[in-house]
Amino acid sequence: MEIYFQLVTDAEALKKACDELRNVRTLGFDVETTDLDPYRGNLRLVQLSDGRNTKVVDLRAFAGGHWSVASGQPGEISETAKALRANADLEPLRELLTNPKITKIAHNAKFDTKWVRHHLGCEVGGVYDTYLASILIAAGEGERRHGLADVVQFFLGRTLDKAEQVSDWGAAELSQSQIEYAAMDAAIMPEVKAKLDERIATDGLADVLRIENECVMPIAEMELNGFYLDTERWREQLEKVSVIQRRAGDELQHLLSAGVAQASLFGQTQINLDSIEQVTDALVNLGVPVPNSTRAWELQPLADEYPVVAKLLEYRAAAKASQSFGENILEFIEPATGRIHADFRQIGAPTGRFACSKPNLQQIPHEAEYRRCFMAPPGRKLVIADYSQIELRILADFSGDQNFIDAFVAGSDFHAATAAQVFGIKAEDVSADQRSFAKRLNFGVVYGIGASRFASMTGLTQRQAEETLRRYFATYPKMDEWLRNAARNVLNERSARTASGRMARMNFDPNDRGSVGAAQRYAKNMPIQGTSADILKRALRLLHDDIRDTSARLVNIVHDEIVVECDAAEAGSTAAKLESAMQRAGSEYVSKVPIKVDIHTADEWTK
DNA sequence: GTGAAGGGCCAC
DNA sequence: AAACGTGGCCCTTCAC
Repeated sequence: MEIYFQLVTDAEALKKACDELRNVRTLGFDVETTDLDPYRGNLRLVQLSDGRNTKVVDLRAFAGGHWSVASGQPGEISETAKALRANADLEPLRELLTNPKITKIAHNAKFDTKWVRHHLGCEVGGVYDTYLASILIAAGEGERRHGLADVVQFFLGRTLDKAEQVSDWGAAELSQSQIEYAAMDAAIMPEVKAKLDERIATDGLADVLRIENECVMPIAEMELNGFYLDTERWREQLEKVSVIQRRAGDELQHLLSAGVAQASLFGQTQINLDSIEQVTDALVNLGVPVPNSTRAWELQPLADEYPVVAKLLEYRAAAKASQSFGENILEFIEPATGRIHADFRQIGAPTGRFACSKPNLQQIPHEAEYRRCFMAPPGRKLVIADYSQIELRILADFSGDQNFIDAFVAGSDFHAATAAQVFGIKAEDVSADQRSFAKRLNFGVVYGIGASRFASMTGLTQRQAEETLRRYFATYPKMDEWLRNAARNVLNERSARTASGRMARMNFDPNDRGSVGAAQRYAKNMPIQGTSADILKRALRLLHDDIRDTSARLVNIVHDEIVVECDAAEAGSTAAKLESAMQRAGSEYVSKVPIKVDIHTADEWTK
């Protein structure tokens, strides 16, 4: 495919090039960089294309000689980025990129927008992400990949050569082949978008795609912002846990060695305490009736009778803490900022939930000892907000069950209110057990819990569990009906949807009861979990628009929680903006039940 | 050495 | 004994 492209290396040509593209509504957009990390490398090329006319801007020519190859320098902004941000000659380019009326089509736009935000100093307005669109269309089905070459192959039937992607983008002179490759990646985007849009329309995914596209910039900024972690505090906590792990490990070693073969008593054979096989063997030799697995919930009942089991559980907890939440997390602190810049995958699950890695900031233990290490730097505050029982409110809204809705309106203690309804008593007469049953049912019901699982988690007999479930669903008949409908409809439709239209396709074998059951539980859960994700993403965009030009910065999200850092003096106004954004987003999808946002301001990421 | 699978466990 | 949904990370084990 022949394309026309122009390499832009001076201010005059840039102004002219941007003028040519200014009246176009959609532009293919791509960047080439010397690194994957915007804090470590340089932004070399920005490519914009209307499909026929492609401009390749060489930013090395605009850096005023500040093209440092050094990376990882302390200090947030590299000399090269500083020079580019300060260069007024780049204003026409920034205007094009910022203009929300001109849609920028990029593949995995989070990457490109991060580089533009950090190195050119502006946000990208009007994002269309072909990567996210492709994932929405696939809807979790199959093993399809979503790289640009894969998407081009699948939707256009053409082969895209990505060989130059990993070439040297820092070189003084770029090769013709590199520039052609760069131009092609931008030039092809309008065509890819056109094909994707056809499927988006027929699959009814336009609304959810808009939510996703509008969420890209907030997430890009969040990753650039990073979350501040107090290294000293983290190390102190790690030291405490390590001491416990060592002591428990020594004691466990001693207890277990009583069960190994005679020879090892003299041979000082060490049991690998992290080896399930070795530990299980030793426990069996000690006469412990080891269940099929050695998971904590299986071993717990044996802990009273067998001190070695109690010690194993103690060791496991400390090992998990020091291994998963230890020194390794400190290695993710970026030297340039002193902060943790985790990787958030915007559609991490087919339900629409985010996934987070390197490190996963969504699985930091809830205990204050860990959370309090994540904090606001001096002069700053954290504003922490989460949706209260958002999934249950969504279920109440979807089903329209009046009793369930009333429980939300009734009082401050939702679980006590449901217990009162289920057991037909006054709220003040609800026993601790009854409240506990109601609470566990409230949580379990959105996952499609069954009687046997409920029995085992509560200690009720199978019969009692069945009776309690029956009472629960009799109290909330329309909720029962909604869940049954979800389970029935999936058999024909083989997909489920959220309030925004987000879709999850399902493959199951109708002759395999296990796979049908799994699909039916998923069909109950996905619309609820996924609508919660829709709402959070919508809130992130509203928040993004409301805190622009303030000191507030998004620093973390955990499914139904948003953490914002801001100047101490702006904590009050930031909290108001955050709460309002979350409320409005919730109200867009939930109307029959009030949306409740719990919000507070603190120095540390704690309750 | 590397990578996948399995078991286990952290979050919501 | 996991038929309660979604993830990621750590360790061991085992194959290549």
